[in-house]
Amino acid sequence: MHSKSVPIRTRFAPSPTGFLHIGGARTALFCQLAARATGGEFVLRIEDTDRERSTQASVQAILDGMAWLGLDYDEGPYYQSERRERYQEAVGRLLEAGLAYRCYCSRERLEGLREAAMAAGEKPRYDGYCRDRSDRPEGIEPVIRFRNPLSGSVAFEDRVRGRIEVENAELDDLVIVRADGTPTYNFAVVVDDIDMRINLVIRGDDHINNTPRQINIYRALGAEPPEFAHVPMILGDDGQRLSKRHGAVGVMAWRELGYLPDAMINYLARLGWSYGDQEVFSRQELIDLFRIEDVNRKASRFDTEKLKWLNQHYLREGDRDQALAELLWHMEQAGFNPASGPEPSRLLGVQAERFDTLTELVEQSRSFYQDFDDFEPGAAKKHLRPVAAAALTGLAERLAEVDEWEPDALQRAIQETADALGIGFGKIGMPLRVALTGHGQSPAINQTLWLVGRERSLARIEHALDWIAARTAAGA
RNA sequence: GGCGCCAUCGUAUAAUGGUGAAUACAGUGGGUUUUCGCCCCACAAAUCCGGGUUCAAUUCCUGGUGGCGUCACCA
Repeated sequence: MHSKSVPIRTRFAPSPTGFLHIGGARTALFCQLAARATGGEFVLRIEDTDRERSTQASVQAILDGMAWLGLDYDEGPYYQSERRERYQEAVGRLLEAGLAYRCYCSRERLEGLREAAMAAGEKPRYDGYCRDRSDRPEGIEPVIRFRNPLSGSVAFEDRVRGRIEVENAELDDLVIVRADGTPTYNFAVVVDDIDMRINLVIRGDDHINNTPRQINIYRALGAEPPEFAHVPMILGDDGQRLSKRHGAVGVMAWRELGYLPDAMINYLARLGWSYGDQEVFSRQELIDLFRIEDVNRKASRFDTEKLKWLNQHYLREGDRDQALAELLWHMEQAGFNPASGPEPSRLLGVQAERFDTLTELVEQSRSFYQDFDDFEPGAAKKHLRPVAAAALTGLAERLAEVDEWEPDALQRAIQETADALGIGFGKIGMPLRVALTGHGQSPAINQTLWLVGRERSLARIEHALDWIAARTAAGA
């Protein structure tokens, strides 16, 4: 157990321009774990200052994704769009103190500047044209820029990267308020994190380069910067940045693919973070063992194979209620009526070890809930042959007498039938399997019988016998 | 291009200034089995390259290479 004296307050601050991304989910998880480990709080804040791109649907998608994963927060969600006065107040202070200034440069001029710099092989940056300007041109809505220090450097101790230092000369005067009066990201985060008393900022390492300028803004605002921890990115299995091209990048897409929230959380936690060689962690263990400084510095690849393995583990040994709830959801998606077949918990008990995902499990359980019309050709040809007719007939008679339709009794019935006929278990098992499910793969045959149920089993055996008879008659 | 970050089996992670460099997933080969699967056993697989410090470097330093990130009135 790692105890930290100061409770940590973290925040997850997604911008609502899409669904909850896998990388974002992991960042949120790390934030939650870091906070909970110290008895601190995990805050959710929606960064919707860009009104052009933010949508309510995205906000909902992010909330849904977090809810599904069980990433509950202690405060929020706060919306930046509802905090305009706070930003205005802060800008006012900066303006008054001469730490920010209005810039009337046209986009054209800035564009020209950028091109010229690029052409000269230099870093494109604002040249400070309006930095010391005192007049106020009419008819132009100015943006407000932060007056970044010209000399010296900014350094900070990143909790996962170690010391990072950048020269102020590398930083230019960034825009903190747009012409329309809305704050830009780098300004809004700082104001928010100060107001929300965030003392550990955990975010993707694509923000490392923003940190020095944000620290300058903290100081300009007279606030002590928080601690920072930049976690590495999650790449696709090809080592490239995750994008739609990689298929499922949204968390909820993985639900549809049949994965469990706990498996996803475990996988994500273990991607970039480790505790010795341990692979499986309960939520509580995660909270107890997680330390942000144990997070790796290297970008990692998303490995579906390992997720599958964990998913099966949780399907079999994880939280029963969660697995059942997801199973029901998938059955509904697949159009099954749970009442028309075995109890879902029985299904799960028998099928969990046979599949990695719930989608496969459900798809392969169809015959327990719905009747089928045709046998899978290959399986029928191979196993529903005339020689199987005697076995099936004998079995039907024996099964009709079974008092309790449960695995052990069914197993005995099959064994006795095989013994009576003097044939091996295999000779009777496969024809029965095909008769019951229409194809050649299913749980252990007594379990299959159990799941299909008495009525259906007997009817299907009859049906198979008819099929064999027809085949024989056709001279096959 | 400037700046910044990163570098151990295919993947994710361990470990250590001295080891046979470990574990898991995936892979391969067997075994068990009434199908698939589960399970069991075994095998294969890595310290990016160069220089330095050192008795000893995968580990510390430095150069290179490669990868990634970032250079907006996006976040």
